[in-house]
Amino acid sequence: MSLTHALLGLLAVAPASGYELTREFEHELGRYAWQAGHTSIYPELGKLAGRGLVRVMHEGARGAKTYDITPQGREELRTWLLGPPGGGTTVRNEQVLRMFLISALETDDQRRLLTRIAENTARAAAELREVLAADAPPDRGARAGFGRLAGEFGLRQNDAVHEWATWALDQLAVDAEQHSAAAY
Amino acid sequence: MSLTHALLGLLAVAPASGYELTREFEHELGRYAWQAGHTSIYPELGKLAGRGLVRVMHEGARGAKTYDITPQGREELRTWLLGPPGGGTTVRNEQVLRMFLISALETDDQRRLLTRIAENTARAAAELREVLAADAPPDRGARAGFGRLAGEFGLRQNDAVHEWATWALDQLAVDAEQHSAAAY
DNA sequence: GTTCGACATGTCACACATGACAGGTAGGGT
DNA sequence: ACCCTACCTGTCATGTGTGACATGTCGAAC
Repeated sequence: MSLTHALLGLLAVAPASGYELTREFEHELGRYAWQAGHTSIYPELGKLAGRGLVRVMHEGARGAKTYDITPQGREELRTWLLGPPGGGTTVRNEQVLRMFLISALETDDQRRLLTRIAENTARAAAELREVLAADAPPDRGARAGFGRLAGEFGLRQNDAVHEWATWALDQLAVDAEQHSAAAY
Repeated sequence: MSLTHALLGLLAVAPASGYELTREFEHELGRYAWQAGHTSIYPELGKLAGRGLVRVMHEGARGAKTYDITPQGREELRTWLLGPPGGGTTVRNEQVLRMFLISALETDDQRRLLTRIAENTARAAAELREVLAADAPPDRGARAGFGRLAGEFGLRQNDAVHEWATWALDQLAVDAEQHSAAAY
């Protein structure tokens, strides 16, 4: 399961509590790569501890448990990351699905939806550019490096979708032209 | 559920059998947007028929049932596509997860994985460029328009990831330089 | 005439994810 | 003293997705 490796990956960078891990999934990680709520994270941490891939490093205030990756956990993570990408590579993205289904709409609706997508991606890209420009940012914990990698990915991702939407809008315009020309 | 709308979207473009729909998910649709196997598609078609969103248009050889979208189905699809993108927008992509976790690896492994990603995306992009260049392609059924939209998306997607991987490799090189400079 | 691959549909046990529910603590403001 | 917010962990019913299994047809090659 991928959640297993997502958690191992986060813990490999720095120890964290279940709560902190849950927060990580609310940012770029959950937005572009893999979603998870605390209701799957807590039980999964328990299972990982049972398998000896992580361990409870410290129990703090408010019942907080800080988890740490073990050498076996690191090994498992490395194997998975460097292993064959072949396997049952899960892909599931509702936004992208919407984009693919655009051709099922009438032309007006297509234009409307594509315009919205173009605007949203432009805004998201601008925001990311701002965050990234504030270089060596106010350090979102020990995961600053992680955040930068993710931010740069998100930026390119949004730019790519923006360009795609713009291209699709152009196509619509071209088609409309040809249509009215054919009316002669 | 998104599978519901994926099926409605496909049927909105042209009627198809469960088997044909299953095949659609093996191409760009399943690769970039939403995965599904026949074991979820067949039951879902049954449910959709029960809700009156699709209907069996024709029963052919080998027990094949051709499904067609109904007006209610079209309406449901439109509502979903144009509706608020807010809801529980599912995101789940194992490949992207791997990329986000790269910082959990040692430098050598990072370089190895990034290089592989750069190569893979370059190859995928080249293949797509070839397919798209053969314009008005040998018509993958009535879904040619669908395929083009998806192909252009895939192309930009792969280019974006390629650029990201290249950037990340550059960063690694820069870091290594600074490190050796600091050794003085 | 048989074998093989593509066509075509389906069930079921099991694993996984989500949302609703539940309970409790520490710190800061008023 | 009280309240509110953020912190922090957990369970459970319900819905969804996956892989293994099961079944049968049609056409083409051998």
